Amino acid sequence: MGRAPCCDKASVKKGPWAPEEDTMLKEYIEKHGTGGNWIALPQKAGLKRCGKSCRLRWLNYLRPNIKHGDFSDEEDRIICSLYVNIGSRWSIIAAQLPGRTDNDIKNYWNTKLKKKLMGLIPLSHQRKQPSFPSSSLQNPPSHQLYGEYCTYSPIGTSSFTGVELEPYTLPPSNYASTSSNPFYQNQDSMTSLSPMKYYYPIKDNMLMFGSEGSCSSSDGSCTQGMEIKQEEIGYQGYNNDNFMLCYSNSNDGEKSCVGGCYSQSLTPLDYDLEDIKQLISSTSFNNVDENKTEEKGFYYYY
DNA sequence: AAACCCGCCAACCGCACCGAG
DNA sequence: GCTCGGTGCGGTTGGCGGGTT
Repeated sequence: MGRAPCCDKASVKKGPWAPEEDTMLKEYIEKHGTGGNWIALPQKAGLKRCGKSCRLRWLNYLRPNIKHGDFSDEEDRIICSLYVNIGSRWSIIAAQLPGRTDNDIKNYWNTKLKKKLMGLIPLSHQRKQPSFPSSSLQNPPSHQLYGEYCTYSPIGTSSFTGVELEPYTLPPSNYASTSSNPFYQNQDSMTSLSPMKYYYPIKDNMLMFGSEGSCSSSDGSCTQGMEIKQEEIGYQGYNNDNFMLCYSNSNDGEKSCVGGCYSQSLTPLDYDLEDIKQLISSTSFNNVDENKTEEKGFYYYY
């Protein structure tokens, strides 16, 4: 037996909100607050709306200090950084961006930012030495744990069915104790990395990262293993302990990867936001010519 | 000018979580 | 410990408007 609906769908209005409805809702909440009961609110406010609909309207549109419109480069970086770390936890990401709603960010990601990032993927799949962000790193590029360079295979043009990542190597023994990089805060997860190659299978046009069916978290959010569509290959994704974001340098097309550890004992939210910003801002993330990168992405994928 | 296409975004839907009883 | 109702969240849908053919 399914759940009872939250409201009588036959008697509530659906679709776009009229200005009068907005006014009624806003005035009621400003006067009485939500009362902690959204289900009862529409009746009290004289609205023929579902309580959930009222809540959504308030949170996403009527609430004070809501920011709409263009996202700044800084906001882009924060979104990308957090997405790399925690996936599509939009409410958490929104919490880091004052005035932005989860719905806004989700829409922005799905319609614009994802495509922008897709455009960062290089035309060539030649292996190159990576260019490493330096400001937030205290180790040279030879330190393979932090950033691996990745190899791609053109999709659908050969029998190759996976993406090869370079083997992880253990960090220098003195590294963790001296690093301020948030990605290195959990030493245990680093040293447990096995020095082996990872071949991620392509299945149903999806690259599979982590063990298949590794969705073991209680909320089903699957943050430690994710599927990545081929067209989103710029995200090299997670294995069980690591994630990797690859991008190309907008100036010379050189590819770089940013990666790190992701452990159960250290949630992404433990990362200092400033550190995350610093990491992303040290990449060539910004200053992307969207028109050019779109073109590149198109050429590469089709 | 009309038809069609496509991107954007507000809103909906269903599921999971959580707390009260 | 279980049930139930309310809430929050993420995925998806569908209407609208602008651009293109």
